[in-house]
Amino acid sequence: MGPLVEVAIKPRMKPYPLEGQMPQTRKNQPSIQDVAKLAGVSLGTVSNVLNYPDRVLETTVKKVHKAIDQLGFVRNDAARQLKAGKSKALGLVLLDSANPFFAQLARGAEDAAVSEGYAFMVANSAHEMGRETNYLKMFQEQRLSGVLVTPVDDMVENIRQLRTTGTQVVLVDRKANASLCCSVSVDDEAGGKMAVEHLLSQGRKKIAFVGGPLDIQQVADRLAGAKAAVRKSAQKATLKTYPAKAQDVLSGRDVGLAIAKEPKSTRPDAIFAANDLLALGILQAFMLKNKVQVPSEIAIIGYDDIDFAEAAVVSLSSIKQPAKELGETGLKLLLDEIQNTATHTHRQITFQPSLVIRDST
Amino acid sequence: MGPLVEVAIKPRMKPYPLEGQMPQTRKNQPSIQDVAKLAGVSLGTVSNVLNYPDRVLETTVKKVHKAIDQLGFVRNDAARQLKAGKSKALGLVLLDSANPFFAQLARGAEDAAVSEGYAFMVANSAHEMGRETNYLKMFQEQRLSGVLVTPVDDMVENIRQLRTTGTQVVLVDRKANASLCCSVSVDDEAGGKMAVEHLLSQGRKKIAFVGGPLDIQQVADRLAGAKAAVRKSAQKATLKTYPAKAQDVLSGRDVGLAIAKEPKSTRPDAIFAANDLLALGILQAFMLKNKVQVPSEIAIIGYDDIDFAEAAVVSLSSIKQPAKELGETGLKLLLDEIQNTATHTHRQITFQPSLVIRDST
DNA sequence: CGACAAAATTGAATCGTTTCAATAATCTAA
DNA sequence: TTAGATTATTGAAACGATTCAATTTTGTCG
Repeated sequence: MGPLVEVAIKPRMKPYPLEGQMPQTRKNQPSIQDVAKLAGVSLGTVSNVLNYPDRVLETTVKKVHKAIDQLGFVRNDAARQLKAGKSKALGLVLLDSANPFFAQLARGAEDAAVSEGYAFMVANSAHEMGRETNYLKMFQEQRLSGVLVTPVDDMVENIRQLRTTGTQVVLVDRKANASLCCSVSVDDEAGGKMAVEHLLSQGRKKIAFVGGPLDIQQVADRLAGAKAAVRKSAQKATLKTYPAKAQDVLSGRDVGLAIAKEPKSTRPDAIFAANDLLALGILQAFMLKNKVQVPSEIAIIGYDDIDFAEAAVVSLSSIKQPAKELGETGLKLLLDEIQNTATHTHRQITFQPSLVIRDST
Repeated sequence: MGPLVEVAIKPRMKPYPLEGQMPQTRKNQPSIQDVAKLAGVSLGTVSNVLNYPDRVLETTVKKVHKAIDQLGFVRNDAARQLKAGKSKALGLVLLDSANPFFAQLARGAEDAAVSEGYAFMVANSAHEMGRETNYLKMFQEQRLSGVLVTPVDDMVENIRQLRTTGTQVVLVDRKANASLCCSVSVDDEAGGKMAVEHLLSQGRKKIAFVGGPLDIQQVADRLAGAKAAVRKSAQKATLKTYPAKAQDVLSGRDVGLAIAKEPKSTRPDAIFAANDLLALGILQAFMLKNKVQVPSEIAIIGYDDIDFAEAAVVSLSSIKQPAKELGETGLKLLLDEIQNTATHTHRQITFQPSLVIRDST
């Protein structure tokens, strides 16, 4: 007898886990092939039934659909995309999904995308560059046809990068360089000016600007507009900036509490908040123990005119931005760039904001 | 000379458009093959660098990365998914993305998903079954590992369908049948009871329930709770239902205007609104010309305790739901089902709501 | 009925990854 | 120095759809 050879199955030390990770991966999911076999046609015909049914005989269509139902076949989008090289989907990266202004904007874009037959996905950068980059990369790996971005940073590099795979980009709520890409924005400087001019016209002198980090472009622009208004005014008005940690109700409340504590003689008599969330937070702080009367002691104006501004303790004056239109228009520009890439030229559309006066001023 | 054969290129009447639609489809995008060639290694090695770098020699890793940068290679997720059979992504279908309660819920789920290394996509059914179905189908075609759903309908059929491709489902903000799937919800009946008991304890007798279509489960449950509270009360209290067109501020305003018009003798002295948006709308209507005093003439309590409830004209009492936790917990259940499919058993987690008393009651 | 055109169907080739058995290169210890 | 173990690399096969040139079937008209 020959030598006894022991054959042992040597296990890999580190198995390739990508498939292993997903335990119950149904490897027996029906494919177009299975449908074809069951229906007694070729796989090309099944594909045609799915994509170009009018090229296939009525009776064949029926046979195929019957087989599809019987097997519970669901088209695998990955395979389809792989062949197509692109996915018929669009994306949106939002600065802050918890802010109703952005939620409205998203809704406008989504409706437009869906009505054009595109899938639409929303991601939230939460003002963090890292998250923005990650989501854009993810969208690019998925070869989305295009993305709308309310950018955290200047996007120059991101846009170049996205273009390499043919993923088009449109900036929303931020004006782009004409040569760079399309954009839809609102004139924030005009809005800021409008807000402060309104406060000045009410006879206020000591204006406070409450705004998140100044490296947020929108905040900087609104501040610039505010400064311009003060500078231009005949009266001897002053502008003081109160930085807020973030652009939300909580941060507004903090700033509001701080302002309420200041001696009446030195504290501002009017506040321009960089957005309505901050303004509502300030309002809450002022109301907390009825410390500060609005608008008699201090007037407040916000920005965005979200639905809740009207229902506030003291209904909130605000600078209205056309949120839904921003999203809708951005999406239209994006589609033009995708569908007519050859003839497309970049456009920068700027909406004008408008003043909404309520009880807080 | 032979016969002159005229060869004409006969154009297809209807070209296969899937690729044609996308004009500039960069067919010359670098693939893993190109990277391999440039780096002077095999394509398997490039794949390993991308997925299992510690199996590859340090120097090789560097060579490959250099080639990747040089070519601007971006991994094609469609191909990867096709091979893997599943995508490492999770989805969420929301009832109403414009409602801050759902926005919070989404944020909780998103954060949890991202921290576990999953991509996350949000879709908005806007209470429409058609949209819900479409998005679920899209998610299924993309072979997402799992989806969270705040369902429009009963989902029984949808869940069965999603399971066929191994896409797991967890219901959020709606209790599931124990045998059906996991769910995370809030006890809406308890919440409704809590709200009305509070109103009764303030001596109110003529309670109104304002709520969207009754086929919304949450609305129905809250109403049931309200009815129970009235029935149980010793006092002679009544409950009248005012249907609202939708669950938003605008619909609330409509109902509010209608109620304000009723003669004081017969109109309700307290309102329980099925959510805060409705309550805020009602409040707006009452304030419009100072027609109705809140709470002296009519008390109002809402549901959800969104951030804006506190900053309302009259700060709004509400039934607080743990929105973020709902999303977070739902996602954890989903992940357990995905990762431990074998040992997993469906669980129904129910949170208890809590009463937040403010000025409106 | 026959000849030709139009319509319907076929199936091999392709997209860009990951996997894994096979092979090559390197290290270890006597 | 070398057998044997370990580590690194290779590249064909597979995933499941779409495309399109080629083939078959059906329809039209003299």
